[in-house]
Amino acid sequence: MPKKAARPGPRGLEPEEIVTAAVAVLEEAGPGGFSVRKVAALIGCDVMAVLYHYKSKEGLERAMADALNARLVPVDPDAPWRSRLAELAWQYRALALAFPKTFPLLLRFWVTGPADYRHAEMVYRALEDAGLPDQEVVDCCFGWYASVLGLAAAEAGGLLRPADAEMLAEVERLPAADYPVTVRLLPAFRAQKEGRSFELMVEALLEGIERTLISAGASPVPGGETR
Amino acid sequence: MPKKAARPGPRGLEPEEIVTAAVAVLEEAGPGGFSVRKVAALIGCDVMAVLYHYKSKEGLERAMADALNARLVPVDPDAPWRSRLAELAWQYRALALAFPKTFPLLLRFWVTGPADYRHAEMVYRALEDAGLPDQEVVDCCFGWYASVLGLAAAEAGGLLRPADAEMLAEVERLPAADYPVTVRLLPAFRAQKEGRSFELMVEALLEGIERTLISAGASPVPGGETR
DNA sequence: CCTTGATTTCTGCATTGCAAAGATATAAAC
DNA sequence: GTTTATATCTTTGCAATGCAGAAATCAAGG
Repeated sequence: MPKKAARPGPRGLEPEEIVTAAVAVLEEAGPGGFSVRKVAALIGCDVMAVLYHYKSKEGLERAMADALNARLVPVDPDAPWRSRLAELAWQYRALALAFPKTFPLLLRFWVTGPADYRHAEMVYRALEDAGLPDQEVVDCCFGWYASVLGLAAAEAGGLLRPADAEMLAEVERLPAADYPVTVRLLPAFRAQKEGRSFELMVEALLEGIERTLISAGASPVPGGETR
Repeated sequence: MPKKAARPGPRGLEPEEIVTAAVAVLEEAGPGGFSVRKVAALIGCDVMAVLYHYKSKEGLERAMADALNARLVPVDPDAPWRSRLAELAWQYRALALAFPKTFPLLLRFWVTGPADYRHAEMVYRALEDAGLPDQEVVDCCFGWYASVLGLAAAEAGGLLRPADAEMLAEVERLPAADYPVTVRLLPAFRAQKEGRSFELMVEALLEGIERTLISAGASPVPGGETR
């Protein structure tokens, strides 16, 4: 006779509650320690209940990724295109810092779900307002996405944060003969400021996009640069 | 009585041979299907033999990442700084295309091992030759790495490749009212060319780095731009 | 010959993703 | 009100996994 601890049957288990718990588990246990069983344990249901809603572990992870970029708020379409793109980039960074372990999922499951199409549309619009010809708009958009996600993922991994003591010690141990520049830059490593790397690259990216397009002979739409 | 198929004891199992096999397994089975057991099976040894050399699965993966960027060839230090950086970037892209499943490991285990420091040194030198002040050299280097790795990882994941039929169909199904720009860009999606996105972004990045530095009032070293 | 250390194997265990089938509740059909 | 269908949840079970512990084998030095 089977025991009936918590009897089966519908009891109003919200799918949204599952992904919330899943994100919590992933953030706590890291990608290695993440398992569907732990998610189920956290919300107090059976494993197969969560596997019922999202077909597989990968399905759940996909939903988690969707949940992440659903948090992005649309940008003001009347702002200048550069500020629009910059704000989107900083939103990704904020996401990466808030959910460091979950963020890499965005890299794995890219264009999926309508949420992501909405944001791609914003990028297309911005690049169009910048005056890029159609072909370059799509090429540039994909590349921009990849770069920004890469930057944000690096922040999530702590790789853009100011050098910690361990890394400084490692650099100090490098033979100055083989790594002259690296060793000489040591003071600069110590003086690194939070977020400066990200800021600098986003600026460079936008500046580069603008210059590259101008050198290509294209002309921006009227008022596109200042609007 | 235990069976003795292949008797224990040293028999000259090269650690390098293990990582080679590991990369082969990862490329064949993907990140989900990758396991130490399969690696051991491929080279015909016991599981614990490979776990002996690299403490854990993660240790093995770290070694695999090292093996990957050990394939990068140093760039000519006399070339102009922009071509140096560009060539490094394209080398990463080539790596990503050759080992799509293994490449993401480079994102997880970043600055580790002397191989990576050697390449960081090259980037520092290039940015220095470009005339960047010390502080911006280190900030920029990290950001540049993150962007390029992000771009290359995107190539590895097939996200920068020309849109395939499935994605095109998906875009066609989008309501034109909500996604006007996306839908109008459909012809441009079809006309995407292999590697164009990567090329465009690397150009933009370099151009942006140069312009950002100039606007900051710094002056490049004599001949730094053309050498 | 004996010891020491490096290398490989054997065995076992806890954990994992997931398939198959049963149990339960809700809603619609009659 | 009863039946039927369907969505939701649990039970059970299995193959695969990462890894610890101990034993077996080999090479070299004393």
